[in-house]
Amino acid sequence: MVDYKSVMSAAEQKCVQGGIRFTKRRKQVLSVLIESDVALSAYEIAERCNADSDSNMPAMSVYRILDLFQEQNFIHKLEIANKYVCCSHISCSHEHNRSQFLICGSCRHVEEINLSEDAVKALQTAASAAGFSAISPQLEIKGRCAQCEQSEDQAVTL
Amino acid sequence: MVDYKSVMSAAEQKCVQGGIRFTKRRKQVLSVLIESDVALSAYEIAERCNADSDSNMPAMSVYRILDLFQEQNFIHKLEIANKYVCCSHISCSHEHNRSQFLICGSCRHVEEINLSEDAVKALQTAASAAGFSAISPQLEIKGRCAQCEQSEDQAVTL
DNA sequence: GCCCGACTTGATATATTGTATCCATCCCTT
DNA sequence: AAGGGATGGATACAATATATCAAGTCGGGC
Repeated sequence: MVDYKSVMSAAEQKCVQGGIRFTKRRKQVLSVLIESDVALSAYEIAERCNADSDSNMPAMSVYRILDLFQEQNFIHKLEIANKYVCCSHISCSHEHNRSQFLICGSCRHVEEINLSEDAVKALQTAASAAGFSAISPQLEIKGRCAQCEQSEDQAVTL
Repeated sequence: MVDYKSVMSAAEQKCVQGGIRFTKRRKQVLSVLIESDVALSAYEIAERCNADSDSNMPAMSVYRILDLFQEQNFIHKLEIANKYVCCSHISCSHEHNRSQFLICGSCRHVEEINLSEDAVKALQTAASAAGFSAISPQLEIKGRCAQCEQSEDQAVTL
C-alpha cells in the first residue's frame, strides 16, 4: 500500500507530461487499485468502482484504462493470477527495475519481494543466451503461501 | 521435443504405479503434446486430437486430462501463456527441479532455459523470507523474443 | 461369467477473462 | 465556432476454464 495522495498527483503529472488526460474514469480505476491491498481482476475493479457511487463503470472501460496504465507503468499485470496491482513506485523518481511477485497457487495471494541484483542478472544472462531480449524486470513466481501450506497438511488435494 | 516411445511408456508405467488408467483419451492428449514443438492451449490440443482421426475429443475432457497430467508431473502449464507443454523429463529417473520458461509477450513463443543453481537458490531464499514455501521449481519469465524485438524496430506499438 | 463399485468420459451449461467494433461525446486547438 | 483527435458507451463475441450430473467402462471378487 502506498500513499494515496502522492501517487495520484504523480500519476496526474505523468499524464500531463505524456499528453494524456487524467479523467474521472481513470482516477476511479487508479483509486481502487491504490486502496486495495490485494491484486484485483478487471471485473473486480469495475465492481469496486460501482460499489460506492452511482457510477456505472463497464468492464470494457476498465480494460482500456488498465492497458493505458500498463503503458505508463502505473500498474503491473500479474499474468499468473490475471490480476492487476498498483505499481509501488509511481511516485518515486528513481528507476524501479525490480518488481517480483510471489503468487500462491492455491489462494492466489500475492506478495511482492526483492531479489538480489545477482539473481536478476543471472536471469537476464540466461535469457539473452536463448535469444530473448528486453526481458521484463517483472517476475512472477508461483508458490504456496504459508497459510495454504499449513492447511494442506490435512487436505490431500493439490 | 522428446523421444515419443520412451515418454509414452514411462507415462504408462507411472500411471500403473499410481493406480491410474492410461486410457485412449489420455494417450491422445499426451501424444499431441509430445509431438508438438510449441506450447498448446487446451482447445488447440482438442483440435489436434480431432484433426487426424474420427475421434471427438471435447475440450472438457482435455481439461480433465491436463489436470491429471499436472498432478502426475507429465506436463507443465505455462500460466502466462495459458498453454501447456510436455515435461521434458518424464522418462528421466533423476529429479528435475528446474523448468524455466521464457515467454515472448508479443507472439507467445516459448523457450525453455536453464538457470544456474545459484539463481534458483536466490529465488527460493527470497521466497521463504516472504513466508512462501514449496516454491515451484517452475519459473515463467516474460520477455520479448529476437524476432519480435526486431519487428518492433519499425512498429511503434508496445 | 456376472455384478458391484470406482474410475472415466459425455454432455450441457455457465463462469471468467479478454478483444473487436462502431459510434457518440468531450475537449483542445485553431 | 469548427475540426479533429482522444475518450468513453454499448454491444457482440472470442478464448479460457469450471460445475454438474448422467452414462459408460473397466477390474476384481463372488
